Amino acid sequence: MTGIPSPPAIKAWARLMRVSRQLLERAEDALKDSGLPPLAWYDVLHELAEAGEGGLRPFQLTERTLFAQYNISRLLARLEADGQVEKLPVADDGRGQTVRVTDKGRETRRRMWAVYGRSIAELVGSRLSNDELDALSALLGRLRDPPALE
Amino acid sequence: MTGIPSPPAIKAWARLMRVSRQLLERAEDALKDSGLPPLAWYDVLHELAEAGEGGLRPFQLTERTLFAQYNISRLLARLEADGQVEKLPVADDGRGQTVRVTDKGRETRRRMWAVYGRSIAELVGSRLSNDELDALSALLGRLRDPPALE
DNA sequence: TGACGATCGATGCAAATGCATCTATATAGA
DNA sequence: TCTATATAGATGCATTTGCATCGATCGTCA
Repeated sequence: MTGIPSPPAIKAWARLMRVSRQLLERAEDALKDSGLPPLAWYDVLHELAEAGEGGLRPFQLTERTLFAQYNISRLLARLEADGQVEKLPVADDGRGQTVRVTDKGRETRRRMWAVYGRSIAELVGSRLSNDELDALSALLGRLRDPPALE
Repeated sequence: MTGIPSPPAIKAWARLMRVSRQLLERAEDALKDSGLPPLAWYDVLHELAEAGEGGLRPFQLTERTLFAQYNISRLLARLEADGQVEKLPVADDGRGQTVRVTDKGRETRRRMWAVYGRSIAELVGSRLSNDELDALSALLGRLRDPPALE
């Protein structure tokens, strides 16, 4: 019987939505002001950089980034057109392809991080102590699906 | 010297962005599955309902909802076309207008809340205690601009 | 092997968003 | 009062998102 949310639940929800939107917008603005691509590019380049030489399949990016499949498809097309990633056929699955970040893509990610990291530091790092940040992470982790263990 | 974010800051940021996106998507999906309009409609109808008979000026909605000005302009056009709100000329400012929710709009909001509220209850209310929800709200409040006092 | 449902990724079309700019009115200052 | 600047809200155009669906390949099971 969780039909009607409690006042604390409503308040937490409202703040979560509002604060996350506001911070996201600021981080995007900072990138724009520096003439850099949007955060979505960073997310993909980051995942691909972590994946290393092996690269990732588009459907793996879909899982990891929470972008819709058609969104990843088009985002990759844009990234490829811009030389940030390359697509390789994959041997054992004729439907698929492997996406790998290029040197240019790595460089883009590096330059984005210089700005994005600063935003994170300013927007959250400077406002809460490390203990508070950990507490926040833990609470948010419990809202995930599936919930984080920790 | 807040140039480089600390690991706890990065983790909190990542969770905040990821969790909020995931929860938002679920709430949107629930509305869609019930054949109801998107959350943006709810946000506007909610603000207008709270404002009462006096209604609100579009620029006030822009401030309260965090939607961009052009977005509010078009959202109101859609809402008006659908009979959810009405626009009235405002006496002392020839540029502006006052927007008021209609009965139909109030009814739409009510039906949306039945679904939206249930999502909130399930997605956050059932996962954290009230004390934890309050703690979460307080931490998020400190990330706002300007930070919440409490 | 052959048929069939599932999965991978792309895409046509409609709707929404972002950006720049426009018109109209209001306000401040010479 | 006349002019310059600021503010309210709308809109043309390009980009992005959402939705449905498609073509192609894979895996399974008879």
